[in-house]
Amino acid sequence: MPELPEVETTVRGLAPFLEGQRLTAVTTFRPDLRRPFPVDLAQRLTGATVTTLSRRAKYGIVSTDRDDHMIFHLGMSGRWRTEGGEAGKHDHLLLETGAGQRLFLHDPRRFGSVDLVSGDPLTRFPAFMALGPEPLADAFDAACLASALAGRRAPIKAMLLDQAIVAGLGNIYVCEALNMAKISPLKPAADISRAKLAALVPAIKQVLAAAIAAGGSTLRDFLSPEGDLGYFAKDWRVYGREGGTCECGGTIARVVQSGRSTFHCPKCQR
DNA sequence: CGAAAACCCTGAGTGC
DNA sequence: TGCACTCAGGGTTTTC
Repeated sequence: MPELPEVETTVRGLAPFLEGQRLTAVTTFRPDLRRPFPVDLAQRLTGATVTTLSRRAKYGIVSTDRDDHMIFHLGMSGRWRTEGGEAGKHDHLLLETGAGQRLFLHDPRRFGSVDLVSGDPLTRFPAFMALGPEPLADAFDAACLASALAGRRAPIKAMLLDQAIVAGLGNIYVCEALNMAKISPLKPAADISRAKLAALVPAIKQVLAAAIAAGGSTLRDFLSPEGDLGYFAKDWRVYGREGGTCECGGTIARVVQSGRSTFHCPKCQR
């Protein structure tokens, strides 16, 4: 389940393989993922040199010296892998570099996507225009969050999953941050006190930063023994721990909100 | 308009 | 062993 930290880890992991490298071949093994690959993807990328790897929300960006930017989303099950020279089941895209590196985009559920934009992707990629602030940026603070949540009656859990409110959180880190900040996921967003919001913002930043740090340390050189880039295991505070014990001593509960599991502690999250 | 539900997809897990 | 079924969920679209 790649959320912001997994994508950040993936981008950092891909960087040494791609930055400064010429793309000698770009191959697709099917016409689409969630949506069609750009028809001219291979033609525009082949022969280009990768300049930088970056991230916006849950999207990774591979920029080239032709001012073309390949934007990938890992969806639910996407990852990049380096092991094995040949394409296997669920490998959908292959990047080959001048150094002889082969990088496969592997995505069994195909919820991911690959797009290509010319010019600054932050202003040229439609999906980026609707995104809220990066949660780790200084601009994301209590005032910013309070303003975005003003008047919103939906549960705070749903609001934090809305990428227009804050960009990059998924189900896991929303559950974790709300537990850390002792806020009920069921509470209408606009009803949360300013003091609680002031606690929520650093909780979000801390949960994400810790996960990125764990990714970096768990995946030595960001490459797992299986050759996967960007995945790591972690012990969660509440996620996936229904019936377990919260830090406060309470019992962790699971409820379903908008068809999605929410894990929380009814005792300390109010 | 906001909010909830449907949809896409396949592997893992469960019960019989 | 195998089959039917449920669940996981990010983002987009549809419905209420």
